[in-house]
Amino acid sequence: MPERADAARNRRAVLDATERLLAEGGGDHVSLDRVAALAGVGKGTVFRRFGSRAGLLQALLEERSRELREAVAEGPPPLGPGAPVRERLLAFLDGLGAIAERNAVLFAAHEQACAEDKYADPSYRFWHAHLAGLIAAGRPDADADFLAHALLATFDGDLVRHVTTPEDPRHFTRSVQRLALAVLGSD
Amino acid sequence: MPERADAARNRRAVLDATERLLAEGGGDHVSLDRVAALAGVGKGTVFRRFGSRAGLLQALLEERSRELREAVAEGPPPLGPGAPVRERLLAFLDGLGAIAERNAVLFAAHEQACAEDKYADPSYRFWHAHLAGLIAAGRPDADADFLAHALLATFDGDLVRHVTTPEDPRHFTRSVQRLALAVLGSD
DNA sequence: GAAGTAAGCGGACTGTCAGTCCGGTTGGTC
DNA sequence: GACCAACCGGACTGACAGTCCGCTTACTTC
Repeated sequence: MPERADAARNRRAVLDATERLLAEGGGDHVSLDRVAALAGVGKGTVFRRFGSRAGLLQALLEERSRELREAVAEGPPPLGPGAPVRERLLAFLDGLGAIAERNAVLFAAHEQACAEDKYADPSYRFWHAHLAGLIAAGRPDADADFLAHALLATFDGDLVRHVTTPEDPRHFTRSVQRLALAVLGSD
Repeated sequence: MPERADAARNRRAVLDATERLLAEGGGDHVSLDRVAALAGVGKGTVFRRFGSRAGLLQALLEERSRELREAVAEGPPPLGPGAPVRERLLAFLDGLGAIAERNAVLFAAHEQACAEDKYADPSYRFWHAHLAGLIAAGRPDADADFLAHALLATFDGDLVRHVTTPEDPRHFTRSVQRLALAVLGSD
């Protein structure tokens, strides 16, 4: 059974309102009262739809990264399967880095809201599994699981914001790519 | 003018109470109401002394890491000045890793409370400056500033908890050390 | 197009928290 | 022992996440 028309409309309105609040005032400016008011819906609607504050941010994040996820899973190389490990890793970090740079505030708010459940988050698990797979393929002797966590830890929203400037908006991505190459080793 | 006797007593009681609450119930179990109640003081006392929730956790963290900070700044090698970069880096990560492994819950709670001010925190700035200095000395061509942030990002309390098991309590530290060596390069 | 119904809706309500404030108390000093 | 500045406690505020339930409405069926 498809979503009812008013439900779909409200879903969109809530996501848009969240986005606007994030843009205009930082992560803790986004209270669910405010989101509901700006979206023109009741608070109950926000919770029925998204479950919690974390769920709302997660949904927004999922929307921003769906394209990358699909490209990684079944798109053409170098993002998708088939390219050499090194190219695929760089392409992936380029994609995820771009999302992080454009959505650093959202990343930060999401981390804050998820707290310790971060490692259970389906998006996180997907990125981690992909990274760990690439690292394991490139360096079978390494602790791919930990290294994947370490690389993802650099995507901390506050760190991204801290190193990103208007003059050099891709600085973060390039830095992470260099780090990843170092991890993979030069052989 | 030294601290008044009752003030010093209360300060100790509050820190101890915070520690006990952290141990028994995770980071969000530690509300300042509870801390005050368990310490047997009023809530106002906690705030006058520590300023905020973040300040309280910061003070506890500072207490746990003072020894390492002093050893790094002016102790004997390999922690203190004088040892070769590589040894000094490994010794430092060994020390900080040990603290993180023993205080993962505190680390996580502190990060949560600091939120975006994390990079202004004096402890963080000290560790970062030290790491960046070592990396710059070992690899003048690298982006030491970013790499230091990246290494410190792995000290995320939840990540430490996630990879630390009773069977292998130093797993985290060894992993970070290997990562640091990779960053420094094998030349 | 009318009637039935389940899904959806809103916003008042609850419990909890960080942080403030101020009248009363007490440790240190002379 | 008397004075006072520093300190104390806990009631108070404002804001928040999350719940609940009586009302409304979009779709279905005939």
